[in-house]
Amino acid sequence: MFGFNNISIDKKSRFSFPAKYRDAFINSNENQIVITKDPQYPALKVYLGSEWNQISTKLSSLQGLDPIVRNLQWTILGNASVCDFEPSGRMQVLISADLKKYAQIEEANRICLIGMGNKFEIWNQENWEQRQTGGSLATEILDIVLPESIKDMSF
Amino acid sequence: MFGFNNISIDKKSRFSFPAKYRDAFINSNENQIVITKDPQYPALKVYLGSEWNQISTKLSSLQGLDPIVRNLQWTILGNASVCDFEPSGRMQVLISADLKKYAQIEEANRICLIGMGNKFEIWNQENWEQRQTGGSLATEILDIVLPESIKDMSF
DNA sequence: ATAAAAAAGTGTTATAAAGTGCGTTAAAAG
DNA sequence: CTTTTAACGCACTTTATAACACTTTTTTAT
Repeated sequence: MFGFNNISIDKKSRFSFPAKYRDAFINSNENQIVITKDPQYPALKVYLGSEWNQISTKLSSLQGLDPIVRNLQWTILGNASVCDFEPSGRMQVLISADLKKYAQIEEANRICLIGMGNKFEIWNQENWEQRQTGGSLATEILDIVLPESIKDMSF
Repeated sequence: MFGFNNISIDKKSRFSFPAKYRDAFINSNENQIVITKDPQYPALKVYLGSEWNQISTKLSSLQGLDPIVRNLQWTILGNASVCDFEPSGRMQVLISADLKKYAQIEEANRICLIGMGNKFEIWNQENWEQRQTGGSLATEILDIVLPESIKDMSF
């Protein structure tokens, strides 16, 4: 599941996955989608249910006394929104007002949905373009020094 | 699969691979083609499905907290377009509007398809000629310092 | 506490745009 | 001259999106 998609988001804050991903969803037997905050950028991460189970299990088992770990737990686990998902249907997903705000897509009627293999990212179009052309974003967090416990994790 | 080809691209943004490559496609049992952005030049990379699986698996497993790695993941994975492909048929492939724009072939009705062995490149004709005669291109990215993790990868 | 009103969420349909398949013609190769 | 390949055009199919209607939940006022 790869590639860039500029898609619409309706008045009720729903978007549909492009039809080209349907077979992949059906084959991997997904019936849940999880949306949460990206810990570094003003963007959202979209996980398949199975992938989310692994990541969330691992992340929640880590020692929360490390402040960076604790922050990641808050950001990723504490903002996750689990949606029922029908691969054979319209593949529609609702984005909460909080998450829209975080990704700066409150007003937008289009978003960028970027397929990164086993997950997707959702970006505000201007932010995405600026990021791709080497610009930096006001809210991005670059100076994280990762504790050993999460160096082998990828979110 | 080598060599230079100047081929047409139709109104619906499709091109066909030259017939001389048919046997090679059939022999390597390919039924997918992946097109994505070249990370350095305003050009496109065209991978065979099997080759793409290796590259994408490896690239997505790298630690995305390194900004150069993250950018490569965005560029290569986040812009990949996977196309079903029938070597015994017309060997036609669609290029998305985004990729056409990146390679500066939005208006063109001909493109340059260059066979590089196990992959192809797609160029705007003027860019290709300028590059071959030693000229530089406005948008090319020359100053990347690669992190260790990707020094052994070739895209 | 209850009823009314507003907001949020879900589902359906219609239509324009995008993508696909295939036959025909033109050009090139043998 | 015959065969193969490339390019074009057209018809059909699928997809994306906006508009609308309905249901559920939340808020407000009495």
